[in-house]
Amino acid sequence: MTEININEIARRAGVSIATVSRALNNQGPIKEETRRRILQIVRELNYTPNLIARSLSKKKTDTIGVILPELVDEFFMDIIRGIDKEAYQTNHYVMISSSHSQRNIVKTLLEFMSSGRVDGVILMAPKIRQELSELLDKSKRPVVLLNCCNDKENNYVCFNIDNYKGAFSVIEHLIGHGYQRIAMIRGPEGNCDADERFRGYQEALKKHDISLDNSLIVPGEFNEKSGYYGFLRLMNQSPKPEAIFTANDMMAVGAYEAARAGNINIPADVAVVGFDNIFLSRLLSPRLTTVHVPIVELGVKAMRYLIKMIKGEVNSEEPYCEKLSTGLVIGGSCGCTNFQNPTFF
Amino acid sequence: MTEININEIARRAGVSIATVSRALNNQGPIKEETRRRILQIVRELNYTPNLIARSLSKKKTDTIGVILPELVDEFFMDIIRGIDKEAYQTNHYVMISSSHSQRNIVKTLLEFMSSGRVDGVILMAPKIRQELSELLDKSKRPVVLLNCCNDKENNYVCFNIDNYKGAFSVIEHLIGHGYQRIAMIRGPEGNCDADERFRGYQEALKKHDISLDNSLIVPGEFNEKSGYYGFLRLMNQSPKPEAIFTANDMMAVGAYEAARAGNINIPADVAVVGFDNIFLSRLLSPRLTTVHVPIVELGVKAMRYLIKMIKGEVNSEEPYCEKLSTGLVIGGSCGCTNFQNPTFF
DNA sequence: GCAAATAATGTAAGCGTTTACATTTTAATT
DNA sequence: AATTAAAATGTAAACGCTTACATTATTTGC
Repeated sequence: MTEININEIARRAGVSIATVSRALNNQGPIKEETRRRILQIVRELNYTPNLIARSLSKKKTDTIGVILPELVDEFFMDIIRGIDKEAYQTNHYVMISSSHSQRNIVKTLLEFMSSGRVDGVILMAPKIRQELSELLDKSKRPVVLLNCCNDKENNYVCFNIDNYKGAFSVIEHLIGHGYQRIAMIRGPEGNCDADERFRGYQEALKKHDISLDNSLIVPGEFNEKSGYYGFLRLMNQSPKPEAIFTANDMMAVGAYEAARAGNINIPADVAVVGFDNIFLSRLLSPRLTTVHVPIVELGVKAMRYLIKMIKGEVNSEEPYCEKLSTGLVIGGSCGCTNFQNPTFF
Repeated sequence: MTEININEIARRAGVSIATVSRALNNQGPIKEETRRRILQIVRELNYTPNLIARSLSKKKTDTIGVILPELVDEFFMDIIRGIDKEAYQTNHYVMISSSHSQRNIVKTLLEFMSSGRVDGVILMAPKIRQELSELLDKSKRPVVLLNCCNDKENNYVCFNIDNYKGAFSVIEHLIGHGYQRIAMIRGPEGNCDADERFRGYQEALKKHDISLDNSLIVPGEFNEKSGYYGFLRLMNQSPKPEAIFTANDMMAVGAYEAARAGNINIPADVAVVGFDNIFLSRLLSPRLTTVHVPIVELGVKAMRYLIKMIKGEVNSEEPYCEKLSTGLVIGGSCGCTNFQNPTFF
């Protein structure tokens, strides 16, 4: 059985392919009766227009490419969910890819961009900085950047989490508790999320006239292990910190483990706060005080804006930057007592 | 600046487009010198062939569609990661979509299938049963099913987790501990994973001559809440169960919460085991004994087989079913004492 | 009942490739 | 040097749609 196409439909309906196309796309003048007859045949034969051919003809694929550094964690799943959500509502397809080794991001991106397979790209590439501008500048299709606090970020379209303010506010919260010796376990140097969170930490202390103490700042890698060892290191020095800000929740988890192992009580002996509001942060005991980041929303907004760019509703050449605001999630780990427990209780 | 295409390259190189095509695809006879000259121009102009046009011509998109019920959790992220991994290595694109409300899966699937946008589909649809066969039978492109223990599953190509054996073995492990009153908090009725896990539970008990006690079987929904209330319900009856098998780890988390709230000690008062080996299961205290399911591998294998189908290396019409085997992960929640702690310690 | 306006349909080019086949160029053989 | 085989290149159709423009059918106003 040979694949059925628009010619076949036209033949059977006794009309030209132009008329079939009009019936299918429901646009252009067409007699109601003809339309019905054609659609009837379409239904009978279970025909679907070939979208590749349509794309070629229209020079529009209704597909957007998504390039993420990794495909792991709730975090990236949430981004994808946001994008998919918006895509679904606007009838778009989503092509997804991890950039695997960072080198290949270049190749992947360029292919995506130039091959005509997608109308636009949502790109998250926390590490590539120099190459990025180069790629972006020669790109023919619109690109929306995610969480890219590049020096030149203002030259592009970019949606960020407001890491700075989030960190600032959670530190202020700690200060509100009366803590003075507030430590931080940092994220990876050069990672922009990490840098911004650190900056928020610094500025909050500065604002409240607490001088920065380098012994209270230890490096980390955004994973449990760093949290574990960072916590140990901080708690083994004296004077000990009164509170610890881990640059993400995963490190807070490690800190909890270390605390449990060392019989250290959170928050009695030391307060701990995180960042990200990952699912399991609310399962820790005591529930972790952390900063909620609207990841799904980030995906939605990026997608929404990209579509506008594609449609020409906004000027793709014009830089646009939006920082989505975070929210403080109060648990017991900071010393608060009447925090909200998980919702289903 | 007008988009540059193969004609332009041909013009500049002073050859025909056929020759350019040959140079680009590196196939067919072509003089080395000509090839180099053409590729040089290609590089200079930063030209990439239009893949849509290529797809139309070749009737092959090198894209596969992935339809998942939801885009949430490590679970689905892991599937996607597996698929992406394999796709990357075989130079394929991945188009992803959640089926959102179950109704729409039909539409989405059909579009994907018939529109020529993808060469094949990986589909996970735990609920649709009747409609499925219908869709699959009329589908023109190969489909690989994921975790679909349809009655008629043997008529299709399908990759599963071996839920039955996994459940069977974890129950046997509990029996090995000497427990006799082993309860289960089930997953949703009709969900095939849930059904199979339940079957494993039943059969393991039967094998060891432990009669089924309906008061020890409570329904659940694969979420924390069910685990919480299921646990309460089981522990409030008498005689209490000695061990509880929650059909997934999420419910075990709920059970832990309930235990903590009710001051019930795991495993002293009651043993708990789960299923899935989700990330946070190893963070519970005591670490949860659970069943590891090779999700990433599931994605990889499904993808690998689908590609074979597309290439015609295997007969797509021929049913093929593979069950990936699970592994027991021993924590302290079952009563074991010398289990392995998280790796980074 | 006729011209003009409008609606419905058809024709054919174009989207950017690949590829079977035809033609021309080059190399090999005698 | 002529003949033949092989290699390189070119031509044009095909892939399945959309759409500008041309044509034909229908309606409208008088």
